[in-house]
Amino acid sequence: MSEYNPSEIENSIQKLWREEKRFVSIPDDREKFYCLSMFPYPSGKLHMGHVRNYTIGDVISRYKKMQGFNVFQPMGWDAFGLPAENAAISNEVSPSEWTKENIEYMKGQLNSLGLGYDWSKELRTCEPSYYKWEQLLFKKFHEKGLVYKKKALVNWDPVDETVLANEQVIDGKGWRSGAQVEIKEIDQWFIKITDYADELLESLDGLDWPENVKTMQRNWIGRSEGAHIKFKVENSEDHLTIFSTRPDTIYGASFLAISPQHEIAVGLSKENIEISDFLDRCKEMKAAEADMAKAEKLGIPTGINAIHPLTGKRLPIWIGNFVLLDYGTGVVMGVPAHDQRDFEFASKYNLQITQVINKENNELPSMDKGILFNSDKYDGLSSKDAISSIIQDLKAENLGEGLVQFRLRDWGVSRQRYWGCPIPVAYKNDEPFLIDESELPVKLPDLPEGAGPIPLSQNETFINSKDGFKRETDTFDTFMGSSWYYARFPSADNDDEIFDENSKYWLPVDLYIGGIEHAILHLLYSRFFHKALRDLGMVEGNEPFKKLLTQGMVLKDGAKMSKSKGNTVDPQAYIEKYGADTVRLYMMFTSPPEQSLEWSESSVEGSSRFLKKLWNLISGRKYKIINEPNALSDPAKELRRKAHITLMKVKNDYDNRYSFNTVIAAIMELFNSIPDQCKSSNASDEDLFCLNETIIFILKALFPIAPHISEYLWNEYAKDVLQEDIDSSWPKFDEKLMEADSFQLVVQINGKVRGKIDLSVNLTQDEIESSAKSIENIRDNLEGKEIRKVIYIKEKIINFVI
RNA sequence: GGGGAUGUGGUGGAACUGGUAGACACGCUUGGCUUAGAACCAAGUGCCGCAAGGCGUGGGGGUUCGACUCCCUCCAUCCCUACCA
Repeated sequence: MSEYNPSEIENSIQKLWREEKRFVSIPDDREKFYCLSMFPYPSGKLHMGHVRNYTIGDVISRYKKMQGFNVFQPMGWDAFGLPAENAAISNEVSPSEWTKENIEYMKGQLNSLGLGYDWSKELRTCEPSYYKWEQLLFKKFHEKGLVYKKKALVNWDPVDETVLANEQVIDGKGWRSGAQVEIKEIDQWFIKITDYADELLESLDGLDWPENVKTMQRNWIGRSEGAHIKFKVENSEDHLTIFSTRPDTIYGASFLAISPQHEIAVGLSKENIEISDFLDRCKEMKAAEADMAKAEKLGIPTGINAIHPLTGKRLPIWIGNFVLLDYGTGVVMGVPAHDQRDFEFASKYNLQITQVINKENNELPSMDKGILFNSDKYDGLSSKDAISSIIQDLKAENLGEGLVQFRLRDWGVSRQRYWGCPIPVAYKNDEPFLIDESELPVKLPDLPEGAGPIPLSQNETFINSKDGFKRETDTFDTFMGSSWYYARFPSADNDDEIFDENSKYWLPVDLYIGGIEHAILHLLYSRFFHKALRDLGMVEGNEPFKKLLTQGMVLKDGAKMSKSKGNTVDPQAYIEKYGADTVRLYMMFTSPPEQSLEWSESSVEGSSRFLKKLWNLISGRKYKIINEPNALSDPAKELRRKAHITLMKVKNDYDNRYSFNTVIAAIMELFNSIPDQCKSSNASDEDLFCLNETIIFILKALFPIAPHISEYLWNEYAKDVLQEDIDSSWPKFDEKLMEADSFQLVVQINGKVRGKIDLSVNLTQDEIESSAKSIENIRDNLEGKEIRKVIYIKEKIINFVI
């Protein structure tokens, strides 16, 4: 017997997989299983979160293959993004060089972990062979009316004269220049995700996703029913339209508040210096989003009044820094008695507070619905009835209507960055034209040798296109690249078609695995893309990801591992020291996939220890063919029982729970329970038969998690005898073998454990009851007491209630 | 402010459908092996108590013969999001 040498076995097994092209998947008659893990951003090297994510995906893929599925598990790179530009500046390499080097290194790491990817379908979002299709999709979305241009706000660094991403704004200042960031309004491209708001919400119901993720998406989409209500502006023909979810509180309205960006506010600022100052202050605050939570609600009166549509009373119109222009109508009716924010605002500026709901309640503000008062002819109605009759009455006067409002907003996809996919548009006389399909891709120009990444807007040769056209210089949000890659993977090696027969065969993704932090944006964008692609006739089905598994974070000392906290652990050192199998086993053993995982050095040691023990038992042994014996010794029989019970439990945990930690615990327990007489060199054939079976079960059950050692030992031990590869099948358990002759009965008095007794399974309930009563401690406790009730749970518990 | 989660030994966690709380592992203690250490092997290890026994799943309350599990309430921690009318 040799010593367990992980790097040697792992190299030889990985070589075998490469030579066999083990993980190249092609359509066939088996049921398909498309297992996708969220592709990484090539930041340099893998972090522990990647290791965890990809191990989970690989475990499930390998298990599914053993269950007879045709499995497809691809991998690629979310390769555009800001870090490449930053690295380019500090390391003086081009973003493209930097990205490519990182990909090569990280790919090596993924392979050293033994992850079974079909590299023949690898894709990189930064390559023209990928993004030309992205540009085509944008064009098709445009033809469908899903794309438009409008002005939107960006963070502007006045010193560096550049647009900043949100994460580049620190405390309202540019991260590099330290200058106060300004808000600038520029033209940007938007995608009408809101066209699909209803469907994105409704089709969540049928998805096999974690409830918490579905809830988060529902809340993000934020459907709310309410009404538009028109308020006449005093001494004017104009109206202001507000949106409210509580028309029943309209008699409590004591002011209107408009957004600082509302046209009336902007108009007034031109003549009124105070208002103009106020708007400037609001702009400064917009930059420092993090502070906004604590920010005070501020307002300034416009001096204009509105007329209440039902009472005819005059209400002052204020400008409020808390009113958003792009939600609802940019105008709010202030009902201080029944809205927290309005209450604070009214208290601060001494505006009237009129209660109109639930007379007997005197704690304000109160958001509860209830019975109206102070509301004229609607007095006594419930909120629900009042809402419908008020809307009805307003509608009759053409002063309002009920409608549904979504919180979800359209998706701004323009980024003023170099390292991204160029937006395929050119302008003539400021008129945008989508680039013709035959001219795609619009390639991202290379940077001059040694130059930093300059935005396309400063690249004259790129801008000036033929026939006097000027190119769009913005690039796409990187979420664009990651929103449809799942559909491209099966066709990644096809340069002529975006989605070919392979995509049709493999889609939808059967299981998608990734971090919970993507629960909203990425998943929502992908779901939107799938629906839009469906409506373009390019994919089938309504949803891209049938099932979703969200993994928890990897923590160190109770906090998320991150570069900024300086508590990262480099997986590479552990792969080299202990081997991939140990790292994988540790990752899967330490906590279930959905929970956070606390990294602990010493526990890694424990995983390695188990693999060594496994090696020491099996290495050098050979499977011996023995006919199923008629009779077994008690220890061998017990081992066999345990082996079959374990196999059933393990299968259930793999299939229904993804709780690999309990899979491993059960395997360890089975391993620890192998009696010495079965392991000894002079074991009988009967004992060896049970040992054989147990080893087969353990290797098969462990293979998805620690594939190298399992396959290596399998090949030594059983492959030639059984004529079978380890990953080609899954053993069957026999429920008959799980039956036991006796069981342990727990005896309780009033629900407290007072004794235990081993009993034969063949006893009647009366016999069980009297056996229980015969236990000394039970007899003493029951002495002279009246038993009021006996509860018996079969082969588990008997409880005497006295 | 809104939303989502979590809380069990010294530690990571188990208990899947309301039925023996602490499986499995780490750590620790003791012993063996060793010149010594590492590794390995054996035994022990929730807390209090010499013991009998009592207590124990964030706190308090409730339902139940029986609660980590269900209900109410409070507290703490983490994540996401940012004034959504």
